[in-house]
Amino acid sequence: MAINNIQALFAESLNELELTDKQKAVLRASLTLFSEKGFNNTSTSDIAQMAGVSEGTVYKQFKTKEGILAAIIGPFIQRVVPKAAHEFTEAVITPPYPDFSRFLETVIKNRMDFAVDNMPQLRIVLQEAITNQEMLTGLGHLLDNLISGPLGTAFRHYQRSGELIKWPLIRIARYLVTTVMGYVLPAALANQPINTNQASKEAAEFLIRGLTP
Amino acid sequence: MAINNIQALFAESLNELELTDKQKAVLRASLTLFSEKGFNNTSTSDIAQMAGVSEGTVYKQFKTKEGILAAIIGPFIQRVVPKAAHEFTEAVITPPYPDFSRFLETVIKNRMDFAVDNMPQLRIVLQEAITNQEMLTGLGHLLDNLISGPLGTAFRHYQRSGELIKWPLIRIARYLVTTVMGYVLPAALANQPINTNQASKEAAEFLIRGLTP
Amino acid sequence: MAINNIQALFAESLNELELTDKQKAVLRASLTLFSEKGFNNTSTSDIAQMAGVSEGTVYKQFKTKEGILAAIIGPFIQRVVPKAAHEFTEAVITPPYPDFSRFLETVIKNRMDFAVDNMPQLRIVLQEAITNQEMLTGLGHLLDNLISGPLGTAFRHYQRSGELIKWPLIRIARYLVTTVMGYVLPAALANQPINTNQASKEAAEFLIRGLTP
Amino acid sequence: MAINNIQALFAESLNELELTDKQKAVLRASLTLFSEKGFNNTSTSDIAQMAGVSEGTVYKQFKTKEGILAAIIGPFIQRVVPKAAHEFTEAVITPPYPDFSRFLETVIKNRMDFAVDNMPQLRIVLQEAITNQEMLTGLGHLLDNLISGPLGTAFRHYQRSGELIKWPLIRIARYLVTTVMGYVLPAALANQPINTNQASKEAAEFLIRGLTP
DNA sequence: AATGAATGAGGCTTCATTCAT
DNA sequence: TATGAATGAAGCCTCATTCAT
Repeated sequence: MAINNIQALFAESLNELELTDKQKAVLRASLTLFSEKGFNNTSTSDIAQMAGVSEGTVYKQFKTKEGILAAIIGPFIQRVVPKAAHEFTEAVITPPYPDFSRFLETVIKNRMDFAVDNMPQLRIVLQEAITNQEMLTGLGHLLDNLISGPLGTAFRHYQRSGELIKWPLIRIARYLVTTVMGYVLPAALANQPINTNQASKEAAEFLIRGLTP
Repeated sequence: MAINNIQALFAESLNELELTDKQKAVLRASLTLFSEKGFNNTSTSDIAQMAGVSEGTVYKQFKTKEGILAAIIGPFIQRVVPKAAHEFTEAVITPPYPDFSRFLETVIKNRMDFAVDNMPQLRIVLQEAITNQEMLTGLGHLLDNLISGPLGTAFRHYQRSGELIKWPLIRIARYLVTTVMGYVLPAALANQPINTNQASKEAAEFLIRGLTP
Repeated sequence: MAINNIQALFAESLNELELTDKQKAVLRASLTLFSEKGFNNTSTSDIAQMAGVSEGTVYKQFKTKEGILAAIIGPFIQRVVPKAAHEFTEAVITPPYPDFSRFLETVIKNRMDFAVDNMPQLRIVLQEAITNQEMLTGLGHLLDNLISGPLGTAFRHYQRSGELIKWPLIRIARYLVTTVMGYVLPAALANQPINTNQASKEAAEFLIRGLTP
Repeated sequence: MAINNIQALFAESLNELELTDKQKAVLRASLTLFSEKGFNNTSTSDIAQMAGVSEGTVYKQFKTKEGILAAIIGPFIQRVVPKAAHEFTEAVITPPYPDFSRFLETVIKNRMDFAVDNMPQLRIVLQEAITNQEMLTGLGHLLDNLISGPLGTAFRHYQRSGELIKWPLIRIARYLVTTVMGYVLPAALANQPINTNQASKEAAEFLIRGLTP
């Protein structure tokens, strides 16, 4: 089964960093607090307190407060997303999907579940993307990666079979991402749950209409 | 001619507050700085410096730093958006649009221009919406207002004429907003210009496909 | 009368910096504490307390702790010493000194008085010179300035008149400085007074013997 | 052969303390770091890192950071200098020196070599002497020891033979120390080498002139 | 109304030191 | 003996806010 939870992947990277339990607690607390109050509104003393740790411990592994942010977001941007893309490819592309409609629905469901499973990280990335140019650039590359990777292959496949309109892939991807975000972001911001089953069906229905020749 | 620029509306509210030139300069500087660096990363000393004003002056009219934020965002949320909605109604609904397609394209162009004209405010609202629940709630009401207002009337009109699919209005509005945001947000975040003429045509084309029965 | 007290010159530079009374108090307290306990062993809270000022005030004018050090030492290195050299030139060179012996004695007395009047600064410079390469370089230039300036002129004059041995000026200056330091440094380190009248006579007597052809 | 290197003597005292190799490494690293960056600017973590040792090990033998300083400087002040004085006596006084001039030159060369061989310790002592009263007192006693010891005997010998001026020994010693320091200190501070052969000749030449009746 | 010096709480970070393993 | 994670006090510095002029 595909790993579809950034916390799971995250845990791996933490083990690679050889973090102690307390240092993991620091990351956990930071994830929660950054997500809820924002990076700037979270003090290192807040983190230490929630992690049940001294403030010195916060700095033993992560040399600066930004270092903690990087340890949370880095895997998300650099490793998890590509890896997730890989998993998503296997799970989604490999089986012989009967048609574009089922393909789309599956992809959307997959990404919505991913988003729902990693809302804290999503919220942090959203916050930082607004003022952090570096992160913004990273996000920009994600779309490119999607298109130049297996998703692009699938899109071209369905274009040839006449099931997908012959617009530039970047435009198609934009509507796909955009529509998914239209369901995910409000939930992420309001910290509310989504029924990804229904949401993905709705989104797919709309996209099929808009993207079928 | 319809006012389609928040700065213009903004100027009115400033006059109503009887702000001196220096105090207006404070708001202008705050708008720029909050938008570029974020509220938390902007110090009142930064503001005073960019406004060419003493630090004391910053606090003469706006009792706290958050007061400045409110003076910038308040009009955006409480007055400008509804008013803009009103303007938009007049400009868009009143004339007899030949069909849903032209209507949609006009609406989208109108809102995109609005967004482009007010990117700084948009960026600020985006930032704050993530951690500020109050603002989030305000944003949530906007969609309701759109639907219960003249836009809802128009939607129902085109549904009756068979040009618009008979989904719940909230769902239709979601796709409309979402698709427009798909063009506006990346530009807002990266501080890049958009060709709203082309973008609105593209977006309308897609939405028409997706929303026509 | 020549200004022979760095605090006096210092006061000038402070006025030029338009320091408030409290900020001057910060410098005064820093001078005392740096001199007594060393730069590293003095905390900004120590300074604030001794100056009767909040810690924020310490940073209003001097952006960093090192900035305070620079404000104390800068004038010493950059302005006071050259200026003192000038004063010393006027006071010492201009009058027709009967012989090298009286000249030397006067120069030595002058510099010893200067050192005694500015022991705190001297102590600070000594401390910093050990680990601060920049300061060391500055000190190195002082000797050059002495020789290339009026003191060198005087030395050459007495060499021509046959009263001063024809060693390279740098070597002569070395012994002069060294011998004066031999009286001044122990006093500076131990914070003890010197009788500059007797000390300068003794030092001159020894130097005359060593430097007369 | 006389031991003229504090590191050699130092090694002895370390052996007496029954230090392990790692603990010796701690002392070696501390010597280097204290000398280069100063005691206050060296952290125990710096020491551990340079010594290739854990932070805990730093504290196994030397209970505090000051304990390390004491272990470095103590021998210098309490044991090494007197012992060096003894060595110096044997090496210098015992042979029948033809005259005061050769005697002086030899003494000076000897002490300059000693200083050059132990510059790190010298730098540390200089630093600490400024703020550490105890160390200052210790240094003060050194001059007394020189005079009351074999150097005083030699001085009195040459005074009786009419080769050395009949000033108080303390005054003569002052000029001797001072002149040597005039060569050694600049080199120590700038971390530059000296040609002790030439320097001692120059210094002796000057002192002979100044101290011969 | 405007100034800007002053405040002091609080933020990030370092570091000497301890202790369980 | 050696380790290194953990501590927490203290250091430097920032900043929103106040107030006398």
